[in-house]
Amino acid sequence: MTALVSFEGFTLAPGIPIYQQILLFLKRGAVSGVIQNGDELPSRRVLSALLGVNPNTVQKAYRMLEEEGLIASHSGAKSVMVLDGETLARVRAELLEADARSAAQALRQLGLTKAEALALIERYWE
Amino acid sequence: MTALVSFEGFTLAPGIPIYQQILLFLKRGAVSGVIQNGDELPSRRVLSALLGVNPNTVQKAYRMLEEEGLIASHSGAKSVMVLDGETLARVRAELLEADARSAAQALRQLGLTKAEALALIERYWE
DNA sequence: CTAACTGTATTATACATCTGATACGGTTTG
DNA sequence: CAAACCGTATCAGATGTATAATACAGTTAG
Repeated sequence: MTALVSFEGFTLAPGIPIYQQILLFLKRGAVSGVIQNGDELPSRRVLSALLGVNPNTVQKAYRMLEEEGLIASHSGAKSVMVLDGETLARVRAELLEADARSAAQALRQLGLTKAEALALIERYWE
Repeated sequence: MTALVSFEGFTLAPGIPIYQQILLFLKRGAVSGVIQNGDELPSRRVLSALLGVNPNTVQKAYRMLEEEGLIASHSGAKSVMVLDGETLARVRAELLEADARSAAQALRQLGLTKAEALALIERYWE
């Protein structure tokens, strides 16, 4: 209950905007249930120090999440995840479709058969 | 034999650098066999007009491919794909690993089981 | 041969991303 | 209460991406 959102296992990938990586990490955590409604987020300053990025970059990610309704911020207090059923269903559908579609398209364009693609995903699962 | 590389089916995705999309399209075409050794590429000007982007953007993609050894350019004449066995194997491994790994990671982070992930890929295959 | 096309290069501009430094007022905590 | 932390905001600068307008020399085709 009201746990602190952990960024353990988060690693920065080169070439992709950092604020987008933070967005994706939090959305995927919410969809998987690792992050729950009411969980507190690390402050902008703390997270930026943890990730080694600028506070403004974290602020941009948090701000966009707030505009999507996944975060509630009150000036002076820590921000909190807001995850009602409707929002969760929307984000889940958004992420599932995007990830599955892009994966299928990439592997098909490489000339793989469906069976070969499934076998490859299975091999890289762990 | 020495066919012209076709960009039919190529659509610009927002948020990803255009020169990277051109790189990926040509690499995937080469790996799948749709593009073959010796095939002529559309000129920088023609392709930029076809895609509705700036010639410099196409030039950047072609230049990077030449640095990787996948394209041969001779000032004044059309550029040509250079796809020996070794290069193809390298690019194939590079793309397969990147695509499969990122897909597996994304779907697993969403809390899906391996079976659910495979079923999802299958659903979005066509 | 000549015109049209090709690769290559340069300069300027615009926008998004990221960083760095700083500041202000609100909230929490000892 | 007071110090420490918080969210928020602003300004400047660096870099990467993309556009726009040219220019020049080499190759190709009629």
